[in-house]
Formats: sequence, structure tokens, C-alpha cells
Amino acid sequence: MTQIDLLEETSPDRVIECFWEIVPPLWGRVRDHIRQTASERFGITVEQFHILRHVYSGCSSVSGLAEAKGISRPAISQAVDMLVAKDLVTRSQSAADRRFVHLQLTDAGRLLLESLFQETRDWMRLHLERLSPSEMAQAVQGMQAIQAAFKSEL
Amino acid sequence: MTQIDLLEETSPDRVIECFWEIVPPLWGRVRDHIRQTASERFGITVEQFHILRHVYSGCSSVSGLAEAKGISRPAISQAVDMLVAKDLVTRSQSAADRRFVHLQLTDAGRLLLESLFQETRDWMRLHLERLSPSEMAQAVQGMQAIQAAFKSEL
DNA sequence: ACATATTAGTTAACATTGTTAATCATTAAC
DNA sequence: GTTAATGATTAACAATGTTAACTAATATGT
Repeated sequence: MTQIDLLEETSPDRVIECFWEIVPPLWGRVRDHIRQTASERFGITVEQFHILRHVYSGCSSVSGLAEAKGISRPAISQAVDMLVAKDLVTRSQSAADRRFVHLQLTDAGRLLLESLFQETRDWMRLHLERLSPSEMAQAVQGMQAIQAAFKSEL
Repeated sequence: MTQIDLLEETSPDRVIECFWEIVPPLWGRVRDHIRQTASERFGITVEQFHILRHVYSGCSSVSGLAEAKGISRPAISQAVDMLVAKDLVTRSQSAADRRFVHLQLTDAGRLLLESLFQETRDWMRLHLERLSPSEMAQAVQGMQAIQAAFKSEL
């Protein structure tokens, strides 16, 4: 690797170029795979999956979900209607502050989500197994570096 | 780092865990930033931006765009209507096979896209500049490793 | 303590954006 | 040369997002 290459390899612009070449298509493929299995095997949409995922990971209020997903509260409220109708989520009034609606996965919801996680994980593992241990370590460290860069605002 | 940690760090499941923790939120933030500037400063939506982006990078047919974006041809056709109305894209019948509609960016379209690229690049650079050269190299290598893993089907 | 403001969530009306089915024009195939 | 297949569009419609208006509960200020 020449001096010039090294410089290019370590410039922010190189990282950005790389990001645009790799991340959107990758995320698209993962999303497509989830869309397909979520719809075919579990009868939910990707959006519904993402909401379940957030509830699963501790986001239990409508506002919290809206904030996390970057969409409006009414949109969440409507989406939750669907999830409640499908018996994947329950609404209950918070005792501490009765304005809050506490969202919880039902057993069916948790089971569905864990199955879908498992399925996705299996599919991703199939690809990632092709990497050597050092490549896997690179992947983890690389993602963590980017995470750190975008950690705080500004 | 203990033996156990090393093993965990280099398992496919560790990469997957890391992926889910980092990629969706990161992509969400980038998308949000683009949504905001694209709307405020350029009067287009993110979806329109992505279509422009694909045309810019050589995808010049409706079917190609539909394939690339994973949505139906009619959806692309409608979106292109908007872009033509905004004078960002032109349609023209292909001479070789007159069924094909050849899509091209107008000067305004190319200018808009390049400005938006520039803006996004500046914003991302602001974050990525905080990384050390070696962290940047890690980021690039990590993304490339993941790209390689997901390169082909299966 | 009581009127006012704020906050969480929902409802309603509507815009956007996707889908499928049907159609037109053009090219390929038998 | 008729029939089939392909690229794109149109039309009708479903899903999902938005804002504005509303309800209920809690906080605030005098």
C-alpha cells in the first residue's frame, strides 16, 4: 500500500464513500429478508416488526416509540392498534401517571419476535460464517468506531 | 482481553449483535438528516433523493430502478412523474429498443443531487473527523468485511 | 385551591406512496 | 405472421404517514 493509498484509506471522505457504497444496499438486503419472512411466516410487516423490536428492548410508551422511530405519535398509535388486534401487544394504563399507556408484548408477541430474530440471525450467520475470525473482529471494531463517531450530537 | 472475550468478539453472533445495535440507528440518523435537508433546502423527499441517486450512478431504466429499490415498476413510474414535473429528470425513448424509457438527470437534477451529496458529506465528515486515522481504517475495513460476507446470494 | 398550561394518547381528515390488475406499444419466438 | 413476452404506464385501491382537534391526567402559578 503506497503512502497515497494510506492517506486515502484514513480520510473521513474515504469512510463516507465506503459507507454509501456498503451500508444502504446491506441494510436494504437485511430489510428485504425480514420483510419476506415477517410477511410469509409471521403475517406482520417490517414496520410492525420494528415496533415490536423496540417494545422488546424496553421502549414501552407511545411517545418513546415515536421518538425512537422518528415518526409521529398518531402513526405509532395506529400501528399499535394493529399489534393489539393481532394480540401481540397489550396496552395498560400506568399506575404512577395515568396519562401513560404502558405497552407490553404478549407471550405470542414475544414468541413471534424471538422466532423472527432467530430466523434473521440464522440467515445472517450463514453469510457471516464465511469471514475469518480476524475479519469478524474487524467488522465489530469498524462498526463500533462509526458508532462512536456518531455517538453524540454535533 | 480474556480467551472467552476473544471468542465472543470473533463469533458471527457477536457481529450480528453489533450490527443490530449500531446499523439501524445509524442509518436512521443519516436518513433523518437527509430527509430534513432534502425537504428544507431542496424540496424533495428522501425517496426522490434515492431515485435520483440511482439514476446518477447509472441506473437509467424504470425496471432497473424498481429492481434496485425493491419496489414495483408502477411505483417508480409515479415517482419519476414527480421528478420530471420538478425538472430534475428527463424521459426519452431508447433508439435501440423503443420499449425502454431512458432516464437522465437534467442539469438542475445533477446540481441538486451534488449539492445534497456535498451537504450530507459535510455533515458526516463533522462526525467522522473525530476518529483517529487508525479508527477510520478500521471502519473502512470492517464495512468491507461485512460487504464481502453478504456479497453473493446464499 | 383553583384556573391555566402542559403532556400523553387518541381520533379524524387527509396526503403520500406503495400495491395489483389491466392496457398499450414494441420486440421476440415459433 | 400470429402469438407470446417485455417495458412502461394508467387506474383503482390499500397501507401508512401527516397535521389538527380533542380527551384525560398532571403540573404550574398565583
